[in-house]
Amino acid sequence: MAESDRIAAKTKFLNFLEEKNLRITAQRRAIVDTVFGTDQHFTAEQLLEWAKEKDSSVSRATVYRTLPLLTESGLVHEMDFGKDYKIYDPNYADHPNHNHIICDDCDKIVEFESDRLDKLENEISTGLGFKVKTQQLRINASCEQMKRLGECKNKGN
Amino acid sequence: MAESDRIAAKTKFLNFLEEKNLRITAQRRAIVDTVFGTDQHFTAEQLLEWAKEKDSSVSRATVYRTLPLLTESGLVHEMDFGKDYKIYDPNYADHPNHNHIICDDCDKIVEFESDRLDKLENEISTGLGFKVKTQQLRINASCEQMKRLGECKNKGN
DNA sequence: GTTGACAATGATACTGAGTCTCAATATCTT
DNA sequence: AAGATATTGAGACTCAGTATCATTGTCAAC
Repeated sequence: MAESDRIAAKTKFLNFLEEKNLRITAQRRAIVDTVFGTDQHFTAEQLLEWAKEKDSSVSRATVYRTLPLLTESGLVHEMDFGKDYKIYDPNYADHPNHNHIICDDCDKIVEFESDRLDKLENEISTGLGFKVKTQQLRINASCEQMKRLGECKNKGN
Repeated sequence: MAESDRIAAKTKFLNFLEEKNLRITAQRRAIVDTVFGTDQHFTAEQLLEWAKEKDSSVSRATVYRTLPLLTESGLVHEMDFGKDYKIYDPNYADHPNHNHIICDDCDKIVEFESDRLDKLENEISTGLGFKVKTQQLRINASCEQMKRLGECKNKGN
């Protein structure tokens, strides 16, 4: 994410708070700075740790309270990768409809977008009498090519 | 699921156990009978409750130990619908590659299959250097048509 | 059938992500 | 500056899922 996009995302979120008559606090600033200061996927606990580095007064409760606001604003997406914790993705400010391929061997995650996929999903849903709100396609795979190139560092097993 | 399919699925699982040199116990029979005695999606806790009705000696530990065997055999799939518990689907014996649309308003779940979708996913994955192992497409939607027909009993909110 | 190796079991303690509570504090409007 | 109230941190709590361990059940070899 480019610097300008980061600032844009941050501003969007602060506006979102204002519209909902929510307050802009030091803790929320630290959390938002952290979230839009990375391209990486993260867990709630990771976010807590990182945000505490910026402002040690940030608590677990505040992180867990702010995450739903971030997802509600549409700037961050909550995802299930089949683990027992949720993963958050801050890249939805730029790419609102992307999907994920996970390499089961090395946990590498690649994001992709596809208009054809979006169209097909809409077509199918409409045919079944539904109107799509959100969608999540997760493909678990093995990165064969990368394995050949030695990029997939197979984690044992 | 037809009666014959249920028996087939059960037999497949018992064979699976045999191949792995695992034992066929009364508790495992009760669990398997329960799983392939329904078309419904279920949680681990629901399965425990239902299996206990068949054999009161079935314990939580055994249910949680048997579920990974069922998913490993490919007859049952584990799914995330964004809730804080996992949901299991016994319909993969017949339809190994189906997807789900969930109505966010009434929690109705509809399953569907699409060859076009499967092909597209394979195409995209191959292009990115991956070989698909499993995939999970979840569409969160609102069942507009059904709402009109009065079938979507919007759960408050 | 008995035996014995060991897979499987139930009860229960435990883990860890996420939620709730509540008294204290910070924000923002007037 | 003051007041209404949104927000906070600390820690108790919840609850799905896991680990432990002494006991029991299965099944193959005899």
